Amino acid sequence: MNQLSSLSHVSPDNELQLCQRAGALTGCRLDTLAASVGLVVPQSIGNTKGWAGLLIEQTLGASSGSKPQQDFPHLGIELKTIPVDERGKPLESTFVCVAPLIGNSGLTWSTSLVKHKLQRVLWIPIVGQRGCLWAERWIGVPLLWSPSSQQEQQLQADWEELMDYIVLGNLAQISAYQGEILQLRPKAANSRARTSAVDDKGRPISALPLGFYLRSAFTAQLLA
DNA sequence: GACTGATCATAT
DNA sequence: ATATGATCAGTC
Repeated sequence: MNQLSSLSHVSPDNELQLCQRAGALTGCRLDTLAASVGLVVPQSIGNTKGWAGLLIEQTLGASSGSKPQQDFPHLGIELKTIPVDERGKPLESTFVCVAPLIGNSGLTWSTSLVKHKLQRVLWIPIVGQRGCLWAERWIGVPLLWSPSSQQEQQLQADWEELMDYIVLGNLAQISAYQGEILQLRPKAANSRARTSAVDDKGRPISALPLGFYLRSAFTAQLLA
């Protein structure tokens, strides 16, 4: 722990170094970690939903900010914090990326953002019961993961099914019930938000922005 | 208790 | 408005 503050902001040189730094955080309470990197722990979670993710990003030296790329572009690794209970079970689904509602001609699984983002993920479990304070949560054992061929097949099948609705302009038929491990849900400031899309005749329309999410049943399996 | 639809903050 | 970081809260 005494080395954490000296490591913050410093981007890791390689994968092993990143994993070692992540592993060194195991068991650390978020209030302790925040103090070591000079951050104040927010009282309420509701209006600071992404705080743990930003705390870990800063600690491990991720620097992509809000840019549309992996957190460690030079390592090809995406960083994801995931809230889990004390048994390691995810409390929430995991946001992957925004779903493209237009300009999808020629887009395939191979060239999709979902595949790219999930190619290599460093999962950082954040342990604590739902509703408990940030300060009381702690960091679990990190996992550097890439999808197995079976997992990738599942992801591709879901992605293709879900993208069909988008490409064919059947947005109204989309619900979070579809997709075994990958689902589409709103990803917006609120339900009035709108972005460009197309209807079933190929005409431009405005629609609620959607995002791809991993179901918690799937992330539970890969963390186990 | 699990799950879907809705929502919060910040940077560009 | 779109990208990043996600969790909330009412319903099933």
